[in-house]
Amino acid sequence: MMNLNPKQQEAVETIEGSLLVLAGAGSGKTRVITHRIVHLIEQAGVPPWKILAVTFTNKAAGEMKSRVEATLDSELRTSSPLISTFHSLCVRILRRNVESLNAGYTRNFTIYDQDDQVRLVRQIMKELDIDDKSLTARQALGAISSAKNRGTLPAAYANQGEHVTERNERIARIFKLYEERLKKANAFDFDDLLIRAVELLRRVPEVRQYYHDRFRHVMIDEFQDTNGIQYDLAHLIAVGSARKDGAVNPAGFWHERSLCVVGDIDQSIYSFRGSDFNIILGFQHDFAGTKIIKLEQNYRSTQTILDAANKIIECNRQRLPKTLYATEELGQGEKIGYYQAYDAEGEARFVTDRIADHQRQTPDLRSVVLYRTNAQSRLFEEALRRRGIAYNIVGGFSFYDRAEVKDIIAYLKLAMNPRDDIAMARVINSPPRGIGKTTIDVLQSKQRDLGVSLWETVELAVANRAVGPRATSALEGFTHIIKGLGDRVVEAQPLSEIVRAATLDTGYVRSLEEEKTVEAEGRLLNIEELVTAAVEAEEHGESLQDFIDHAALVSDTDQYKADARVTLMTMHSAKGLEFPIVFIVGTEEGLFPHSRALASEEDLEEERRLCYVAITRAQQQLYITHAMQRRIFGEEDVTEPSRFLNELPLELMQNLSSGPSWLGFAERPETRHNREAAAAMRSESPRPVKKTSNYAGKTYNSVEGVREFFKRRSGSGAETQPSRTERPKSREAGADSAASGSGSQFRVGARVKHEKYGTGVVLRTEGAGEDAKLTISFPGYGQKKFVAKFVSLEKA
DNA sequence: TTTAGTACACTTTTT
DNA sequence: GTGTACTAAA
Repeated sequence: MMNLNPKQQEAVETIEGSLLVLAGAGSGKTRVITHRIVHLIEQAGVPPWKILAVTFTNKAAGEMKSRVEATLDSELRTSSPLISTFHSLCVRILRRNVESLNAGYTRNFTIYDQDDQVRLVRQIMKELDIDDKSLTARQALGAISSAKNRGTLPAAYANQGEHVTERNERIARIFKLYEERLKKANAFDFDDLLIRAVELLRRVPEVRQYYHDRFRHVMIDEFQDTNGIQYDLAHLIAVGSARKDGAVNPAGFWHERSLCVVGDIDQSIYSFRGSDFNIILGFQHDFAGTKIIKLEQNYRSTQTILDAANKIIECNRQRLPKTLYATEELGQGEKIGYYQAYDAEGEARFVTDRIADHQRQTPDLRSVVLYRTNAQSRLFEEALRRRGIAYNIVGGFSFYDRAEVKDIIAYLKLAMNPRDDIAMARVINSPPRGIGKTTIDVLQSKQRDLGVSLWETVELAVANRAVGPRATSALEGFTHIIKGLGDRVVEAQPLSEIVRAATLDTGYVRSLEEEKTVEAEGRLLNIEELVTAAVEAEEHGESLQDFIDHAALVSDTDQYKADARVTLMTMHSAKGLEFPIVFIVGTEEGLFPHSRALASEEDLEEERRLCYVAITRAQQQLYITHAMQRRIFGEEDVTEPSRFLNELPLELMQNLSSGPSWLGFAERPETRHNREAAAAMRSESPRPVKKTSNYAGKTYNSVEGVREFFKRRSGSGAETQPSRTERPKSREAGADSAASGSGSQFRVGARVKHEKYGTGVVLRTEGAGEDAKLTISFPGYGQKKFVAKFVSLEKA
């Protein structure tokens, strides 16, 4: 590890008082935090357990933990600093002390993840007879979550704002029941974990004092992403009082005590989740005498990449001026590769080709594909798989999201906490055991009358023979299974034993085995994997409770494998990571920036910050791509290039697109240069990177290319229509001039002028000669179709 | 009660 | 394109 620069050093050695480190991307932020922890322990003699470092993701926490462990002198490792996410910290606090809240929760509470929350809201909406398209469970949940984070109570919800709308009134009703149900189920949702922990620290002085006394040194990473409640929590621990009690700064307060927050406003990308970068802006006012250290020296990226990042972020108004400086030795670096694809498939093909290229050159160079939405991953996965390139995907469906895994976890949750209605509803009839819709309806209406948990309702129903004999015996069978699992828990059987029992005693595995389908096979494998995970957790000394908590709190980003050579993930997940090669894909208006962010300036700036985060992940080479058309919801849509492309200086980019492309390359003097450069790169391989590559020639010369060409000639349909990005194929096939019978000006990719619609780009040609059908995209008018002989077009 | 088949709604981003 | 929710038939 290289030495610390003076500013980093200062941050490491400031171990008393409040400290705000404004750390630009790649400025060695994690290094500063880890060194600071090690410094506290080794130089200042602080016992490790008095140190608390909070991060946002398990991934970041894990990374920090292992770095500290690696750096720390093993003799001093008598205890460990607590390095944890906000959520895990809260679970820890609550598991220890919920009962002193006297709010009816017990320490074996369950955590409802998003899926559980949606199920609960759906159930409530059904009960309240709220069933129309204008309010989905997800929307209601979103409204409830943000209300909870603002501290709004259900009773106050309908009255907020100017007037009571019907929608708000309905949400308020759902909200009220939702909170009641959670409490009855002895369950916390993600928001509750924070809210209740804060409430606990606020209301119970002994508990607050315990944590305040224990954690003399508190550090918070990614501080720009904290929300009000998280800040409250940190404040309660670090200061020992609630935030609104005013600034506490009695003399000597900071003796052997510190609060160090690290963040970067330009990387604030979670405001949709309630994070508020005004907190970081207000920090120095909340804590008089705060020392501020700015880290602007970037150790990660080339000058070109940093120039691009700086230029993009300068377009934002809401920020503090900051410029990243590259280190000398990394130099200017390669230009940013720009590629305009015809469609999303072409984009994926380009990226895959490039990756193959880089891998041939330098096998262990890591690359990452960054997209805005998880849905974009599919095409890249397919393209990579076709090419036989191994990849690691982060996000989307995580292991713990799989139905079978959740089912087994639900059995375990139920064994721990029979009041967990959602878990119960989930598994009461899976595998099918004869407890069908009718029975469940009866049970639920009974439950409503009784006002008890589903579990108790079932016990009563069985005792009173309230349902038919078949259903009764089925219900008895079910409760017997759960009780059996509960007994194992009480007997403190080994974790792996209990998990195994949850897969076997419940009949889950048997039922899957009987299915004898490919899907069932896959599910069985997942269940096996879950058991393996339990065995491992047991070896780490985890309890069943830990194991279940883990399943609820792991995030998708935790699947990130640092050594994977190719990684696919969202730009959000990429925060905090770095890669030699980065592809930013799908830079199209409506996708990135996302359509949901176009309405307000603030949201747009957040998208821009996301762009900044994405760019600054790159160490050596950055590629930015977009497609001219893309399927959205299965519908083909013509796209418009992202405004962010316009904000990048052209001189930093090189055009790798095959034909004329958007981005003003066509209009600017350097166009020819760029285009020639691109062409030269393909055929002559002037750059060393291309030398050993057969990508440009051979691949496109292949039989497939020729076949592709003939397919197009026969006009067999849109999906076989090669894009202009594929034109090298036809060119290599020596058939360029014959490619389109309707004349060269109507080739795909040609720019044409229409008297009414102005200048457009030919997207697609079908058929040949004067009967050819042309699909042309006109900015501002969208996609238009013409028959060649009926339209007058000029070459533009 | 279960299952198979079809309509449908859906996509930001995550602890 | 895809996963889920509802409906009709076994």
